[in-house]
Amino acid sequence: MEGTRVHRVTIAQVAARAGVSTATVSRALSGNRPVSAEIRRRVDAAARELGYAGNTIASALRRSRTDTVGMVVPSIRNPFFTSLVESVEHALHDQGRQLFLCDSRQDVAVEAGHLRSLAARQVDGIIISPCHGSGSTPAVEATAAAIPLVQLDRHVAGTNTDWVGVDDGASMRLVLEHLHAAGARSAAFISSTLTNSSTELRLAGFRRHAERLGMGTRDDWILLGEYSVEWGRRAAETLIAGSGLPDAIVCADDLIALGALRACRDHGVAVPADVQVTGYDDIDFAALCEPALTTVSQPRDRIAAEAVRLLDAAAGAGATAAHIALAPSLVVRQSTAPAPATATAGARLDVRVRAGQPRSSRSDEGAHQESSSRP
Amino acid sequence: MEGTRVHRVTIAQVAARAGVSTATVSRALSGNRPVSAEIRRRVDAAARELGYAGNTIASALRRSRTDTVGMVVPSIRNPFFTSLVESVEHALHDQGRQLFLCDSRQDVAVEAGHLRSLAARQVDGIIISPCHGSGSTPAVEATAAAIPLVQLDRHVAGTNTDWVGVDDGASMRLVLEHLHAAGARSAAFISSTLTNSSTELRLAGFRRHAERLGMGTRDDWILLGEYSVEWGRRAAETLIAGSGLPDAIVCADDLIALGALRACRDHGVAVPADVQVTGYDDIDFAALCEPALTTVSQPRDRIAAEAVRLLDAAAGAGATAAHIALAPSLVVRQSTAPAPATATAGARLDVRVRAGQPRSSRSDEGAHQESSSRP
DNA sequence: CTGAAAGCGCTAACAC
DNA sequence: GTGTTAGCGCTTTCAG
Repeated sequence: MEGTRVHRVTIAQVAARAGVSTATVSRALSGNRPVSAEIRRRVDAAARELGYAGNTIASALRRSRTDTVGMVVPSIRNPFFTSLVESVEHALHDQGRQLFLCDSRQDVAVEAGHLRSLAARQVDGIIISPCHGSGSTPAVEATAAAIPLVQLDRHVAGTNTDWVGVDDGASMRLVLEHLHAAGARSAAFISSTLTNSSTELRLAGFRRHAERLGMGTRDDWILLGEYSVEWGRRAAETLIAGSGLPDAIVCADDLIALGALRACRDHGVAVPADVQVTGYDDIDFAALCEPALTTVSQPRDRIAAEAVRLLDAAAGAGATAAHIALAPSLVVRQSTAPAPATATAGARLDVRVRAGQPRSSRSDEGAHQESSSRP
Repeated sequence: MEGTRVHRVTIAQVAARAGVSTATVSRALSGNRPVSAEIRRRVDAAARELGYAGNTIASALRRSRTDTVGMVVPSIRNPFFTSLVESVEHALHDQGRQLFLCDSRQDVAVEAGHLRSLAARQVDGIIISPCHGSGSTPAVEATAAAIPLVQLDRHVAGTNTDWVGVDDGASMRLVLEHLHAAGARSAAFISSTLTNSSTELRLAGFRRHAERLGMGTRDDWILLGEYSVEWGRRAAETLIAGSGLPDAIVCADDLIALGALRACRDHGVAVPADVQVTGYDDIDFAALCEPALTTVSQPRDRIAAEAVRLLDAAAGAGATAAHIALAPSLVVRQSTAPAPATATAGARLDVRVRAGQPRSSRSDEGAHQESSSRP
């Protein structure tokens, strides 16, 4: 309609029209301080008539607060991070804040650039899933010194920032106990190279619980590549081509597991009859593939909510950081044999197993252990 | 390390340290105006020593330019929009701009709120895939009057803003000609209810080309619900339960197609032997499902690039808007029978068919028709 | 090439 | 409750 782009209307024009001062307009519109009903009416009317839209930039400069949060993820397109982004966006929206989304593309330099930009933009906080366990450290550390920052899912070595994620050790316990109950006595593990914390913790958990349950593993059954379908396929093919197949293939994320399922199908290996397969993350397609994937589900909305909460809590932070490890749960589908006890649970229905209370003093044996040093 | 959050360092402190004026510091750091080498050195050193980080907010207020763009999508989690977001983020990153990501959650009111916020934040432009063909009109229209705005993929009725997407008519031509060549003589269509432009155009294209090719359709073979796996499954079950199955099921997006594939598998209907199935969007999982899905691929990076380009072009816009319909291509996989000509193309390799030049005067018969009224 | 100074639009003291 | 005023940190005329 309006062909020409009109100059933005300012608070001063509204003030003039309403016959009050700019301060009064600010107060009336923001609702921060009391204003007489009569004046509020006049200001509202004037604002509406002029099509006043406000200028958050000016407001932000004055208040030194932008009501924005930056989020940096290794790959927007990885369905797990997509879900996390969605959850964070929703949590922020509920608070009237907006989200700067940054994709670091698994590149430490890109990531560092994003962190710098976000800091310069005066975001109120940053939520990051760092792309590398050590390479990301300098940038994360420098940024955290200036701005509230919480790490999500993964965290870098040598920093002391807030973190929220899932208890990877407990996840591995759920997975391996389930496989063991389903009859598996040996297992392989396909993951990414150990460039970040959760990848390391998942492998450590796999090793410990496999040993504890007496499930056999072999060095050449630990395959480390990257979080992708293609790697999962290649790694599983390596297993299939090797000497002897394990009873189960435990994958460090669902993409890898999907690749493994494909390799099995392509090579006539029956899942779960010949080999059981598990994933991690419970992405949407885990329920859709054939066979549907048994996988670890992370409480994404809670992770996001905690992260957002920590951002604000961090304002008055001391030296200690909060580490919040939430309880994972296991979603049992058709890629694993059902345990005897749950065998009657119905054909296509997902069976959900939740991590219980801590069973030992090892920090990652029990789930939902929140070692928060701050309220 | 640094336990306390230090007050941000300003240009004035850098100026003091370097022994120059703030104006000079600004010029040296931004590189906008020439500065003597000696002074540049001193300023750079001072900035580095103090850890100067800049304040984009202050800069933005002064320059009335934020180097940010807002993007609003109906659902972040829909893999097609996720891809679009990724492409846009990358395109913006190349320009040194950052992205506000907003999820309208298919809700016109939420969407309108996002548009208002973005406008108040003084974003340089907005890229939106409106959630409703008519319900979104007022907000889109009002926003476009104040800020460069381009619609992506879908567009609302009654506005005159820039738009970039794919030629839906051409897509349907590719799909139906392929199915026809593969022997299909009748087809059903599963889509979302007609609440937006591209949904309407896909149905119109389906109808026209089916008729042109002499492929049979029936009223109860046109099933309209929503873009989801679940709807695709239910709709396909309705078809299977009905009297007589069509030779092909054409789906308006890949999620629907995945649901349809599942329904077929669950009911013992062989794909593509009993019925051929096609999708739309070429999401990642289209290549992974069983059978892999023949689908329409949209040039997402180009769509994003054009959108970003239009945002800037729009600055000097007149009354007319650009409508850019890019050429889709068809990715042929295992959910359709190969056409005789391409039957030798190899087992698992995807075959790609690109929309050619316009073949008739109908605007959507030929693809890659760019009716841009602006350079 | 450099400095002084105005001011982007808004909010928070501070008066009244 | 309301007005006056200073100033957030930066960029940009305008002089020199």
